[in-house]
Amino acid sequence: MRSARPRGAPPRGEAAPAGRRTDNVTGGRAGRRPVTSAAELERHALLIFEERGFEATTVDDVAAAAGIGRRTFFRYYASKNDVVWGEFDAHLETMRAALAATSPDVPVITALRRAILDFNTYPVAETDSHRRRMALILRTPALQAHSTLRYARWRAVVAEFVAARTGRDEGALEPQAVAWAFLGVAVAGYEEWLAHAGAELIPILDRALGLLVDGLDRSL
Amino acid sequence: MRSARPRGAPPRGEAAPAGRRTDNVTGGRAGRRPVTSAAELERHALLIFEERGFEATTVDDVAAAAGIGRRTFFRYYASKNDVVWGEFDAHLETMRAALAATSPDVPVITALRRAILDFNTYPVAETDSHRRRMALILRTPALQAHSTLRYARWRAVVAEFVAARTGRDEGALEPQAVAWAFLGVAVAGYEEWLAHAGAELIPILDRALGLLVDGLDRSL
DNA sequence: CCATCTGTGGCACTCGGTGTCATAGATGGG
DNA sequence: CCCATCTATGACACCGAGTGCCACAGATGG
Repeated sequence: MRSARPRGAPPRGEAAPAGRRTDNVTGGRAGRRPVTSAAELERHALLIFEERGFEATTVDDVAAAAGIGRRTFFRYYASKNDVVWGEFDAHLETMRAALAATSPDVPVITALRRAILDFNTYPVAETDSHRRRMALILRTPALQAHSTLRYARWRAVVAEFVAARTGRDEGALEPQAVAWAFLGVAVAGYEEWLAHAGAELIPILDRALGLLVDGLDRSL
Repeated sequence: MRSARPRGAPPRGEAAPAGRRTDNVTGGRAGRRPVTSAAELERHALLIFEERGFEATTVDDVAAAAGIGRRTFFRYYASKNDVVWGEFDAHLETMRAALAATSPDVPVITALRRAILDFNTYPVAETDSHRRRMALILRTPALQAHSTLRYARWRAVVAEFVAARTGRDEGALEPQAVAWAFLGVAVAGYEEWLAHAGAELIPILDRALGLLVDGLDRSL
């Protein structure tokens, strides 16, 4: 089932109140105010994606549900794929900062292990939505593929830290290999989490990271 | 610069000789003979991709260069992305078989290390083309993304072996984590290889795999 | 009232990918 | 030699993601 509405049909917003001269919503900035927000758009999108499936949902559908035009959708998100990633980039900056602020006394591997667990620690209230979001990403081929590009930024953060701490170039084999390896076991941890209904993410992730830290040979 | 030719314009083949009744090219099978081959198509495609860039090349361009119709292109390859992977799947089956045939005396990690090095050992005559192919894959965002789906099959082979050897389920955390980790360091190895002009792949890969095998802590 | 600024969305276009169908070209058999 | 049959080709029409362009909406301060 596809959107019946043709490309340029009339969308309809929730008719937000828009009295003249400042609803003091604007920060004093000139220009028309955005009709929606990235977060609001994401909310609508995730609902439809879960309901109909990612592939079966068109950008038209999402835009219509959010009451905006298709063209406008692409001003909030560069692609349909990008909608599902939420605050990832901002969140990643937090991890970068945390790593940078780590005491040099803490071993590299330990620091990474902690940082990664922190990065993946969400308020309990968000557990369910986090789980649903990750299920979408990890089980939709198009999103799996796209995720590589997001993961690359994550790996860059890890590699940067390893490079700084071991006096190597960020592009060198060791930092990159470590970043790849940590990414890998973390994703494997996520898959394990998703495969088991009531499971807790953090212990699983810790176990996955432990496989690396303790050495694969000793873990098998 | 894009292909100027509209969707359905006339392509032109090399006018292959086609005498009636068997050029004994056919294996006795009925039906029209294919006008080209996947390998031939790949050859044309890689040339254009390297010349103009992957993104800037349209499927029309490739089809035209190969003297076939656009529609026919998609009968040889399911997508533009798939063209660059050559014999990957067949090659992967070789690795699966090699792993399956490994003596139980060889430790899991050692067996994997050997299998992965074998998998990535190419005849010297192909070194250059292999390098160019991998550069294309690892440096083109669209192909980076798509590669995830190929790597998934690779990981499945590794995980299957680990699972069989350690008596675990293939989907369990350990086999999946090991597969992910090995994939990661291997890709890091490839990136290192590509970053250094005259470098040899196998020693670099071996070094990358060694980081995992010896334990990351001891390697930093 | 107006100049200015930002956001919106309609439109047309490109390109990857797919379903359908007529046709080309090979086969073996009568 | 013609024909039934089989496979491959390619034209065509269509869908959906993504983009450039541009007129217009709606907020601002002067």
